Amino acid sequence: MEDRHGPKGSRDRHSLHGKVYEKIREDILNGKYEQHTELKEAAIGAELGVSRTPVREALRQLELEGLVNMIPNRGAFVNRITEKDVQDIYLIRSMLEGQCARWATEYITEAQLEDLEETLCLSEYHTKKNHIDKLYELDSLFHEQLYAASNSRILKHVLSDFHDYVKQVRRASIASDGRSVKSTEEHRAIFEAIKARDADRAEELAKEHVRHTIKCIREIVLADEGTFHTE
Amino acid sequence: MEDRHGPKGSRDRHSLHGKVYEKIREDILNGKYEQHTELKEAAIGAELGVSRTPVREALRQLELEGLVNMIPNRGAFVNRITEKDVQDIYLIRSMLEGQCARWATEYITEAQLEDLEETLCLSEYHTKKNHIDKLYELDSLFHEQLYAASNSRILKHVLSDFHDYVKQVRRASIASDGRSVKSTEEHRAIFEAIKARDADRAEELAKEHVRHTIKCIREIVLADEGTFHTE
DNA sequence: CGTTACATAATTGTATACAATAATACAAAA
DNA sequence: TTTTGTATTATTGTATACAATTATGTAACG
Repeated sequence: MEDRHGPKGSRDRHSLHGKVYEKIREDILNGKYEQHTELKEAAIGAELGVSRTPVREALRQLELEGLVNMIPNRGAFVNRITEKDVQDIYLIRSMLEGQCARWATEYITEAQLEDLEETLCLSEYHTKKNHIDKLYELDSLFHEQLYAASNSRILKHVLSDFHDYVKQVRRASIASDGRSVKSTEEHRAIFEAIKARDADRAEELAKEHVRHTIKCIREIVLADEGTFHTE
Repeated sequence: MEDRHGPKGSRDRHSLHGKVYEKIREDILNGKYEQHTELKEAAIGAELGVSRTPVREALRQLELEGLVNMIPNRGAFVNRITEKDVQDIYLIRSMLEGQCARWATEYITEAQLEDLEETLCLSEYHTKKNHIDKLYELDSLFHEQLYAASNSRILKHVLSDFHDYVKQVRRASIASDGRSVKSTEEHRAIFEAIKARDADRAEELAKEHVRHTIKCIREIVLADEGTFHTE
């Protein structure tokens, strides 16, 4: 229920195929599968109480977006988002989120501005209360709202997917000390720039926002490596 | 057979589902369908001599990439690439192709360099001969080879799709007077920068290359509007 | 002991069957 | 004529059945 604002969030949750797709996708993105885990149609169908047909449709979609590798007559295998993927995504996002903010400045409607401000207001409230889960949700929502405001289905499509793909890292980032405060402040600044119709500033702030997140993540990863991996 | 270098070019052409996917995708991207054309599973299956099952799998994939709109219990409808989509894609590409060239400079192997040079050599030959179809193929190949050299499956995925989505415009661009010569020269320049391991220059040249294509397309569109549309 | 051959089982690929939903046609009523 | 209710048809959603391919186990053979 957490991701009701995600890109595929409002997708046909009502069809069996949709449920299977969501389930497997979330499980992959949440790291519940090891890399190259085989996804057997019958097993998944049995677990979720559906036949192979909707499972196959879901697997085909996951294959298209690269989260699953399907080898003809052999099977479907999990293809997780790697560390390098995350790095690549963030670097690409630093460019695309900038462009998104620029376009949003041009196209955003009054209604969308108010929706954004409401999200922001809530974010500021939950930042004070340090409600991490809520903040993660609101961070997702803020960015999704920006994507929608860009008025570019192409950009929105790419950024929404990327946003999903790095969800684990985003969670860690928001939970890390002090980042949520900074992040919310940056969101506020981006919003103000867009509201003031300052496209250059909005773009630069959005890019900076992603860069700061990258920096935050780098530190987390380094700390983690020191803690766990000793190879 | 034209697109054997495309992103989905080497995909499971052998499975029925794969053939259906390729067929419908190409038909949509080549403009053979009107916007919002309904794609009935039974009809497509009958036409291609397959059952509804592989057709549905194909439609689900097309839905995921946004080329088809599926309304629950209603049907599947064509969602073409619009003029705005093309503009958005080119602007995004001008950033991403730059980054791609940068990464390629870092990661490209000697073998890949040689493959690129061979493509370039062929391009230069067919430019002299003015073989438009061949040049289109080689342009696709050159860019695909760059995507592969970037060593980023994330970037490659996005750029390959975008490259497909604007294929009609790319065709027109290459066919337009003088553009193929310029384009091949720009490819050569990008290649030389990468070979010289000059990432800054490679990035700038790749960005410029896309920007020049944009300019070329703008002129074509303007000419077209003057010729046909009088609204 | 390792290797190959073959039978068996497991799994995917595709087709068909059935169920659920939506579109259509047509008749009855206002 | 317009509207509404209903039967019919068409279409999608899902399950199942069958075919094709691949994995597995085992016995014969070197």
